[in-house]
Amino acid sequence: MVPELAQTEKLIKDTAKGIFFQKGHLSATTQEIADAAGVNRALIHYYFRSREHLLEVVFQEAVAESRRQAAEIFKSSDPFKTKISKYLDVFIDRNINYPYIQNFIITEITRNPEKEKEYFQQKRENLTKTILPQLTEEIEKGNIAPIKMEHFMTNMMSMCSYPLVAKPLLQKMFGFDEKAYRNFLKERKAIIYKVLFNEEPED
Amino acid sequence: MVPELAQTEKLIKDTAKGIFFQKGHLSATTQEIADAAGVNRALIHYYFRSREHLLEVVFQEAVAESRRQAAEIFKSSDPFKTKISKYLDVFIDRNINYPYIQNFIITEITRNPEKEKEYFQQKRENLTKTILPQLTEEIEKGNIAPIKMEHFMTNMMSMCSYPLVAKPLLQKMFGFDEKAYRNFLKERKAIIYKVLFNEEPED
Amino acid sequence: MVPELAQTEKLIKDTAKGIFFQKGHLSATTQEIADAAGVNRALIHYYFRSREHLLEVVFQEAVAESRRQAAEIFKSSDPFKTKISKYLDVFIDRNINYPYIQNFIITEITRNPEKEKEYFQQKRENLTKTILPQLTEEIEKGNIAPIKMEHFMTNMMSMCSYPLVAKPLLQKMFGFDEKAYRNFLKERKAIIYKVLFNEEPED
Amino acid sequence: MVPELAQTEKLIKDTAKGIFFQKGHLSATTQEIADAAGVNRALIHYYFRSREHLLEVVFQEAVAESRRQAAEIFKSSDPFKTKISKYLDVFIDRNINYPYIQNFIITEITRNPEKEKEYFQQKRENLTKTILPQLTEEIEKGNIAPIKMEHFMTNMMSMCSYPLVAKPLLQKMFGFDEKAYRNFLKERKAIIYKVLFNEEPED
DNA sequence: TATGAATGAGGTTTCATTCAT
DNA sequence: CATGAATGAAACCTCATTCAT
Repeated sequence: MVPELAQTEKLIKDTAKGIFFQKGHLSATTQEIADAAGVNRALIHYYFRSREHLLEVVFQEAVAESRRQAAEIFKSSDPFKTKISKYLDVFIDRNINYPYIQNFIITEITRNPEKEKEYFQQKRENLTKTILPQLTEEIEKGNIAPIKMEHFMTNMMSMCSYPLVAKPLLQKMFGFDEKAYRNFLKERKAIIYKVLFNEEPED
Repeated sequence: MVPELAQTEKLIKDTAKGIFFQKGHLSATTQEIADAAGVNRALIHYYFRSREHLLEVVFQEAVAESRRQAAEIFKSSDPFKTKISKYLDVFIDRNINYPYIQNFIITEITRNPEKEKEYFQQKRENLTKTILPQLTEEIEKGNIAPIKMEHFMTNMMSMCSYPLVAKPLLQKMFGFDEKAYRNFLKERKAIIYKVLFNEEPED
Repeated sequence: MVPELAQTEKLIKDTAKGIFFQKGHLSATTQEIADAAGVNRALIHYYFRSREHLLEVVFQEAVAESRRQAAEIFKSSDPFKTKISKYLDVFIDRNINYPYIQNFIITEITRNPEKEKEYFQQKRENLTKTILPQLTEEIEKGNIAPIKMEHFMTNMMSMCSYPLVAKPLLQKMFGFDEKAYRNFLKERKAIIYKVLFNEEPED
Repeated sequence: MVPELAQTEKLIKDTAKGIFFQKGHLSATTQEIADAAGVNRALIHYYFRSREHLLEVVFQEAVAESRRQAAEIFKSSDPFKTKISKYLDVFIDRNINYPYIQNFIITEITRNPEKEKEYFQQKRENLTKTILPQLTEEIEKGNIAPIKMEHFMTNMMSMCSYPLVAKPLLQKMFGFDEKAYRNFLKERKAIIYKVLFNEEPED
C-alpha cells in the first residue's frame, strides 16, 4: 500500500514474468496478473499501455541477457566443441528459471511467422557464416561424425528446449518434483554434449 | 447444399483436425471452424456439445491409432533397438501429417496437469516395467552406452517431438519450404537412431 | 421476444436513428441503444460489428434520400429561384424529422476533416460548375441583388441548418413546444426565400 | 520549471480555452489538456476540481465579455438598426477568435436543456420586453419589412452563428484557408445587415 | 438436421478522479 | 504547488453457447 519509489512497475513486470514464463500461463488475463501482483488492473495499462506491450517488454527483458551471452560465446576464439559446451551451460542455466520462454517463442512464431523477422534473418546468417564452417571443419578433421548442419542444430536445440517446453509432461511421466527436475536439467548439459559428440565433456 | 446424411459431423471433425493439428491454430474460434467447414456455427454445438469437447474428440481420434501402434510395437518380442527403430518410424510418419498435436499435448498438460491422469499413470508403468528392464539389459550386454532411462527417453522424445513442435521456427531458421521440411523430418528417423545408439540403423 | 423475420436489425437501426438524430444524443452508448431497443448489447455487434459502423450505416441511410432529391432538383431545367425554392422545401421537410443530422455532420467534419473527402470534392465542383454560373446569370439579369456565391450559400445554409442544429436553444428562447417548433420550421421555407431574394415565393 | 506564482492556473485555463474553443476539440481529455499545457494532469483537479468545472469556468470567462457588451448595446438609446449593426460587429469580432464556443453552447443545451435556465429566462424577457417592441415599432414606421420577431432573430442568429459552428465544413466546401476564412467572416457583418434590412449598413 | 437470432460472461482499454508525498 | 501512483467506473468488443423455428 505504501508505494516505494516506483517499485510497482517492477513488481508488475516480475509478476507477469512469473506467470508467463515460470508458470507457463501464457494466456493469463490482465486481471489475473493484477490480482497476483496485488494491484489494480488499470495500473497495468498505466505502466505498460497494453497487455501486448507488457508481454513484449517482459519477454525482451527475459531473453536479452541470454542472447548477449550466446553472441559472446560464438564470437570467441574457442574451439567449436568448447563453444557448444559453454552454450549448453548458459542456455540451460538461464532457461531453468524461465522454462516457458521457449513455449512463448514457439507459440508466437506459429501464430505470426513474420514476427521477429529480422532476428531470424540474423540467426540464419549466423548459422551459415559461423556455425556451418566450423562444424564442417571439425567433421573434416575427424573430430565429429559426419552430419548435416541442420540435423546437428536440430538435435542440439531439441535436446535443450524440449525438456523445458514439455516440462510438466516429463515431470508427470518420470515422477519428478520441482527439485528433481531442476537437477535433471542440470545433468542434461553433460548428456547432450555426449550425445552430440559421442564423447565425455572435459569439465 | 443437401448434405449426405450424417456426413456433416465428419466434415466438422476433419476441418477442426486440419485447423488445430495441421495449421497449428489451437485457439481457433468456433466461428472460424464453422466458416472453414462451410457450416453454421450452431451445428458444432449440436454435434459436439462444446468447443472443448470437439477438441477432445478430434484429439483422441488423432492419437488413437498412434497409441495403438506404439503399444503393439513395445508388446512384441523384437529386440530393443528394433522396437525403437520401428517406433521412430511410426511416430514420425504419423505426426508428419499432424505436426501440431504435440503442441496441443504440451499445452494441455501445462494448463491442466491433472488431465489424462490415468494415461500418464499407465505410461509411467510402461516405462518402469517395460522400457527400463530392456534398456538396462542392453546396457549390461554392452549394446548401448550406459545412460539413465530418463535421459534416454528425453533424448528420444526431444529429437522426435521438438522438430514438430517448433516447425515454423526451424523452417524459418533453415529456410525450408513445406516439402523440404517433410523430407527433413523423414531423414531424422535415421539420424535419431544413430544419435541414440551411435550406430547406423539396419534398414 | 418472438423474433419476426429479422425485424430486430431494423429495430436497432431505427432506435439508433432516433437516439442519434432525433434526440441528438450523439454520444449514446451501445448499452443505451440496446436498452432503448430492448435488446442485448451484444446483438448490436452481431448485426453491425461496431458502434462506429452502426452510426455510419444509420447516417448514410438517413441522408441518402435527401442527397438524391437534392441532386435531382439541381439537375433539372427549372429556373434558379425555383430550384432554391424546391431545395428549401425538401431540406426542411426531411430534416424536420432528424434535426440532429446536421450536428452530426458538423461534429464529424470538425473531428476529422478528411472524412467524406470525396463528397466535399464533388460538392465543391457542384458549387463552381452549377450554382455559380446560374447565380451569376441571375445577378446579371437583375433578378438577384449582387452577392458573392459564398455569401449566398452561407446565408442559405445558415438559415436552413442553424434552426435544426440549435433546436433546443431556440425552443427555450422562444418558448416553443415540439409542435410549435415544427410549425416554425415549416414557416421558414417562405421566410428564407424572401430573405434570399427579397421577394415572396410563388406558392 | 519554476512556475511564476499562480500563473499555472491561468496557463491551464488558456490552454483549455484554446483546445475547447479555438480548435473545437470539445471532447478533449484532461490528459490532452495537461499535455498541451505542459503540466501534470492532477493539477487540473487541484485548481478546477473536475474537468466539467474547468470547462464551465473557461466557458463563462469566454462569454462574459461578449454578454456584457451585448447588454450594453441593447440598453443604449441608439436606433434599432444601429444596435443590430453594433451587435453584429461585436459578435463576429469576439467569436472569430473562439469559433467553437457556439458549438459548445449548442451541445450543452442539447445534452441538458435545464442548464443555464436563468440565463434563458432573462434572454426571453429581453426578447419580449426589449427587442419585440423596438422591432414592432420599426415595422410600423415602415423601416423594416414585416416579419415575426422569432424569424427575425433566427435569421440573424443563424447567419451569425452557423459560419462559426460549421467552420470546417464551409472551409472545405469553399476552399478557404484560415486567413481567407477570417476575412470571409468579417465581410459577413455587412452582408448580414443587408440581408436583414435590405439596405446597406451606414458604416 | 440445420440455422439465424439472441445472450451472458468475460476481456482489454480509457478516463476522470483521488491519494500520498 | 506539484507530481507520480493508484483506483473505480464504464466503454467497446468477442466468444462460446443457447433458443426457437
